[in-house]
Amino acid sequence: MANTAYSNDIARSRTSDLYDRIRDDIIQGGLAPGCKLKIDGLRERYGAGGTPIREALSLLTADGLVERLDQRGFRVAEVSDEEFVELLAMRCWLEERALRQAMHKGGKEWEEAIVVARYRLSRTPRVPPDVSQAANLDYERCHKAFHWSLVAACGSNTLLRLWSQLYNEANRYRYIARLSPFERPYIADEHDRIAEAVLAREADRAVELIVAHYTRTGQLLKTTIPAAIEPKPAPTLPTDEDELTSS
Amino acid sequence: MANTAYSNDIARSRTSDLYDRIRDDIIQGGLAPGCKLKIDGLRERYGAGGTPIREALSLLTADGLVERLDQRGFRVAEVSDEEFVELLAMRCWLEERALRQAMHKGGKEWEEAIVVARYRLSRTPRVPPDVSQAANLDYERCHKAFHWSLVAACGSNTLLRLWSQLYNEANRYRYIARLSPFERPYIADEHDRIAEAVLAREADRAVELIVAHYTRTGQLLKTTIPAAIEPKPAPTLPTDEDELTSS
DNA sequence: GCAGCCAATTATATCGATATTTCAATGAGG
DNA sequence: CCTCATTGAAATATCGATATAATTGGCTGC
Repeated sequence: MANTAYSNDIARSRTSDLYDRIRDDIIQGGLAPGCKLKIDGLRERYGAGGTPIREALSLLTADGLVERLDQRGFRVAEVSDEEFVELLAMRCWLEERALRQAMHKGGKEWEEAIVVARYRLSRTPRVPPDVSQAANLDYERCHKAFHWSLVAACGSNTLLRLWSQLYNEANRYRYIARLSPFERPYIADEHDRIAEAVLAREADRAVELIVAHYTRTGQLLKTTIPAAIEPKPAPTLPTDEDELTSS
Repeated sequence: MANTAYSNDIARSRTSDLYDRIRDDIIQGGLAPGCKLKIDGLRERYGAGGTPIREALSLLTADGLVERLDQRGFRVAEVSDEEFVELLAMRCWLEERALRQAMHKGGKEWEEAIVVARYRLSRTPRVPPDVSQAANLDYERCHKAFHWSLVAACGSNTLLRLWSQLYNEANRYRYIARLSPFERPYIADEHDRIAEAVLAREADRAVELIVAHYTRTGQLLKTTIPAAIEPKPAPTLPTDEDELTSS
């Protein structure tokens, strides 16, 4: 699904381009949860025809970022406290299995891929999206690539597919909570220690570390999310300028 | 995702209609694995414009039934022995968790829903798709509803979503292998015993039974699939009438 | 005053036509 | 004889226009 990794192939279709842009806008909060996605509004916003926009939105339903209501258009998927908790639990569970299998089956190339991914991550500064969106996307790419590299050798494409799905969905919550880099200053160390445990094939420790890694982020989010998602009942502005209207 | 359950709401869009029809055609083998899905061909076949077809295909990528190649159109997703094995393993694993949680959290309504689903399943005859497609779809609906009812109370929508995804994908293999009802004559008994174990809250036994249930189908498939998917390297006809061509 | 219906408006969904890209066959050059 | 560029044909991707459905606001009748 979400083909985050590839980027520089020539001749990308409008649809794929829109898919990426809209996805990023949803994840980063440019399009708020629950927001109605009017086709005309999007056409103006992204400068494209209705067909590729619809197609991109259809693809995004697969990632759980967009909801499609028959004859009633599209809207940005809602977020909720409970869903995040579920997501987190599910991810920990999948991760454990994937990681153990990868450590069991992984060979030299796997190890080396981890080393590379970890190096790249360490060399890519973490930049808040409102400072530089491009730089932030760079970091995100490296971050996902690193975590992916750990489980890549698990031997089951099916498992990896689900893993990736949940990664993306959980990722969105990070942005919604607007976690700044300062709230996790030692995150690079955590990554390093995880990588070391994995490379040393210390399965129990690796699992423990990575679950703690996820959970710690989760704790931060749980305290931050309510503030970010509750304001909905009380509409901020009397004018409906928070929906994506065309004129 | 795959909204199998609903069917008789008024005012369905062309896209949703096509989604269902194409999905059924892929699952039931009317559109062979790997088959190129030319838009013009589909337009003629289903009598619809290109836009809703594209949209339906985009939605189907979420179910893993269709593959989208940028600038190169759509094709029916391939099937493989390995993928099926992965799928099966993954499903057993998810099922165990879902089932245990459901048995832990489920209340009276959950139990009663199982009883109803089981009754409906027992009253719906299993009909091969080539005898009556409609009757077969009825059975499929009941079958999924029954299995769904067992895990429905697991408390995690995320888990249920993944469960449903994998159910649909695995389902496809049943059709590919063309398992006839005769090869599993006692399947109704299996369902009954599973339901009983679940309702009696005997977790270990329930898990054992349902995993055996899945695995037994899997065994049958593994012996049948190779015959069904191998013929590809040797094209049956010199004319390319096996692809979906327009003229 | 309020429920329910109708018309005008808005937005969605769909079509047919066109621009772009890929694919396949052909021919020139090494 | 094989490799690589070229060109014509086929298919994809996209646009603008239109049909169709949902929604809003006002109006009538109780």
